[in-house]
Amino acid sequence: MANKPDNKRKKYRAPRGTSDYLPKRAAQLHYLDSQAAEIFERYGYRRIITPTFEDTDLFSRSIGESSDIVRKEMYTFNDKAGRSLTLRPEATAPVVRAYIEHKLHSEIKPVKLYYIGSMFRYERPQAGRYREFWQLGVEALGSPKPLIDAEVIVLLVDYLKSLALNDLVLHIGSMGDDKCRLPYTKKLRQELEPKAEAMCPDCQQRLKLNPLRVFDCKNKVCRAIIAEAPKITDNLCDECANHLVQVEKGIIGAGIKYQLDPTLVRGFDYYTRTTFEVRSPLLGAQSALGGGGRYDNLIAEYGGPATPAIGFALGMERVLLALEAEQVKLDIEISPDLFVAVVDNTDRPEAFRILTDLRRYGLAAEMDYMARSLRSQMKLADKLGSEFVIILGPDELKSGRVAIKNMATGAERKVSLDQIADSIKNLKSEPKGE
RNA sequence: GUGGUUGUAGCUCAAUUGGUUAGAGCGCUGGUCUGUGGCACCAGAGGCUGGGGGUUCAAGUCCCCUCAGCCACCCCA
Repeated sequence: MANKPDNKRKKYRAPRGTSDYLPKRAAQLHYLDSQAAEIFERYGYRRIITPTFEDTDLFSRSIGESSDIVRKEMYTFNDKAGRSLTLRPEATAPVVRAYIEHKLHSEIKPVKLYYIGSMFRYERPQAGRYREFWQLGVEALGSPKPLIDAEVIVLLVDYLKSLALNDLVLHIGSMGDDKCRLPYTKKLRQELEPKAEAMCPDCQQRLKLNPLRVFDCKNKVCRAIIAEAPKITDNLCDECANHLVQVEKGIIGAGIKYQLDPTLVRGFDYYTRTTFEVRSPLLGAQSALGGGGRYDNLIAEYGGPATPAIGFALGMERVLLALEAEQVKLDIEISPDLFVAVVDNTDRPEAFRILTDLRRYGLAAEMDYMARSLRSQMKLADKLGSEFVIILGPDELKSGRVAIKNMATGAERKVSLDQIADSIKNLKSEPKGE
């Protein structure tokens, strides 16, 4: 870390895996948010905001010590009092913490919450995977019934469809519960251990740490072996099997297509029963737009009252990538209603007064602050996409009547200065001729 | 964390076997049009070729290191 005696200034860049959301992209993100707010609230979910960082062990306990997120991807730091804190890698644990801390179990159940925020994982970045990324998600706490699973899944799909995304594949699976998962895991391990030597090093590791993950492997040899292995969906206890059937019925009733996926394994240890994931086939390696599942034991494990729950999280950047891949244009450009142009530089203060009145009246209005010629002001108004331009010159200011030009048609009409705002509003409500 | 690949104006890309002041289109600013936009034409601004070191008479071109993006693995949103 030798400091060079340089006279050049260091060029600062956004840290690896992070990015600036310039106005265009920020507007897209905001659109995803406002659209989500509308639909999620229609489904009865209310927004919750939790801190960006939490006690480190909140995450290590919930996500699972064996997961990569806990083992190597957390942004962990000590504060000045020596507390170990971690930038949240996901939001379910914080929401559950808040649920318990504020005794939300005393509210009407299920307690339905949604959140938006940036999450942090120290991973090697690539398209669709960043170190700081935005998630949108919901949690429904309190109901063990399969119909709430269906609601959460339908909500996820409906939201994505509302953005005009079409190329989506919904995968549904089950992780079983305490009764059936452990016996199944044992069975799977027994089945695979004799063949372990033929499998890839990753899978050998998985067999020890978390056997279910072998289903994620992309290695050909492993896949062949795994194809023969028992599937969890064939080894569920009666209750879990029935739960899964009921969830499927709910989804079918909502008219949503899905794929039953016995190999769907989700990364967090806290999942029980229903798991699901929505993928875009257009996206490459990071194809999961959103996913989630049921977590019936997590709240009790944190010392809260036994509370079944289910939720999903959705990656906003991935949604943006999918929209791009499907060539969906988010038409969210903002443009002024009118532009105030001046002929003489000396009239700019007067123009500014009029501009401010118009803005206070509720119109989106702009003027030039670069001392441009009238001609250049017109060009600027055009580029900004302004619907109307009013031109203030010596004549207009003397007579008190200004020209209002419709930029689409080129038509101009004279209006008295104190009626500009009303005139614009009237003109805007006129049907537009093509 | 592993392997691969790329890095030239704001953006998309050029630059003969290493060879003089690194170009184009789009965008930006202004003008032709001195009180009127879109089109056209003209002009201008804008680069220590991601950063550092090395080889060479000479490096955007070759070598090493580093940073960053991308592709895949791992994992996940």
